Amino acid sequence: MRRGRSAEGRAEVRRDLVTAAVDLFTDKGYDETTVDDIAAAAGVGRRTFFRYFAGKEDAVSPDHDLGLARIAAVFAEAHPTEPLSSVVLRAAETVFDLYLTDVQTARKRFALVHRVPALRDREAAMVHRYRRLFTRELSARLADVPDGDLRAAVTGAAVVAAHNQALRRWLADGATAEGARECVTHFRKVSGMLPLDAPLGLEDVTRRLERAARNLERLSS
Amino acid sequence: MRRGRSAEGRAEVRRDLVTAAVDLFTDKGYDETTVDDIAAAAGVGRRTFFRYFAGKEDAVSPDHDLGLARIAAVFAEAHPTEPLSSVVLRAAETVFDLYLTDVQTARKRFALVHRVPALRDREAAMVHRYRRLFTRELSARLADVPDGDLRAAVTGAAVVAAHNQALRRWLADGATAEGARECVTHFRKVSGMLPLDAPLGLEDVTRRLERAARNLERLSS
DNA sequence: AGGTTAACGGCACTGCGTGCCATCTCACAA
DNA sequence: TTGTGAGATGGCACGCAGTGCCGTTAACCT
Repeated sequence: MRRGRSAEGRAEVRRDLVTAAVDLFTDKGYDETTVDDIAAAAGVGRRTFFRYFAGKEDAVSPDHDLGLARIAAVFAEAHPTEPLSSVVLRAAETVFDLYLTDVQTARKRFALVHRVPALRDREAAMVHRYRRLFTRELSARLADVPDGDLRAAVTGAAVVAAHNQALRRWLADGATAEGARECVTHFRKVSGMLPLDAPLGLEDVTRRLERAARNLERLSS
Repeated sequence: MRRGRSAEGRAEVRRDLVTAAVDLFTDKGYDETTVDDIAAAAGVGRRTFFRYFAGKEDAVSPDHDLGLARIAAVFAEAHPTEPLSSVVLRAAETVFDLYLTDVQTARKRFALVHRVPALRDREAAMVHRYRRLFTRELSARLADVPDGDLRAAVTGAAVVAAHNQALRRWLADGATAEGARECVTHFRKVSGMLPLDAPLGLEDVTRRLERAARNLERLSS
């Protein structure tokens, strides 16, 4: 074979497969494109395709694992005294960069995902994972707040929904480079809609302060 | 054949297929169960299975179309002057009955859906449809409110998330009959977390009143 | 009784996803 | 330089999902 164990070779094959899949799906349709077509267009065997992607649907939007990792990193490295709404906003905004850079690719993927039912469902499953990650991290940090699990679920869903809505609006408005800043600004308006610190009693505040102090102590040890 | 065009016969076959699928999935596993097994256990041919369900995953939880129809009906029949938060709550609560009645079935489905990845993704796609329906209905009713689309997206996601969180909590707490009332009560707490009427200026209020008057006039004609 | 309609079952076909194995290339060591 | 092990590949074959097609059968209608 022409490639050994080179990591650059793997990334190159992966990119070729993604572009071939997106082009073929856009050109002749999703159902009319077989995995053999994608592999042949990328110059590899059919068996190799399934070594890079778990299924035909995964050839589009292969960056979701990176987005999930970034969110988890923001939560893991956040200072214990930083307000939750700030952490949540920062975590969600790290995902924007995955879309706002390759504008052409983002537009093609968006059109594909929202035309093909199989890709729509796949995207929904991915959004579900984002929501679950947010909810889990928030739930752990709202353990001693009344209805913490409910607030975590609502906040996670709200943040993910606002993120997708801002992205959708940006794409519908032409996906310009200067629109990217306004996209993030628009998304940040969600911070006023989150049920995080609004109706807390005095004892809740003291509990949260004590918890923050414990976290701070644990972190500095 | 033993069944003609009888509607009762169709519903009976459908129930047999669902119970056979759930039992087989629970017993020998999802991947280890073929559609042939389900059809044979229900006493019908393999081809007939695909006349009742679009795929193997749809044999579990076949009531989602009914839930979507109920939500759409609540929105369609709501009085134009009813507050949006009230309509949203009522719409979501109509879906609870789909789960709170058959407790045993709900428990089995829950365990299955959250164990099998394919069924999890299918459920996520269904939740996505619920969220889209809520968001669409809300977006049309928040057209003349600042950031109406964002509020609609956040509210739809929050309501669906709270619904699922309440249902999950109820199932985790044993899924008792008396717990059903508390499940709905718990869900209703989401009404205080929705960005619907909170920060509205005077001109927004007058706009909404004018819109309600227009809707009322259109409805009475 | 004869015709119509709708559901069913069987058959064959395409394509996805996977296990298995032989082959090739690169890296590293003797 | 040559051998060796590990990673990557491609081909082959298999099971199964989903679909189109068609003959058959049972219920309904006139």
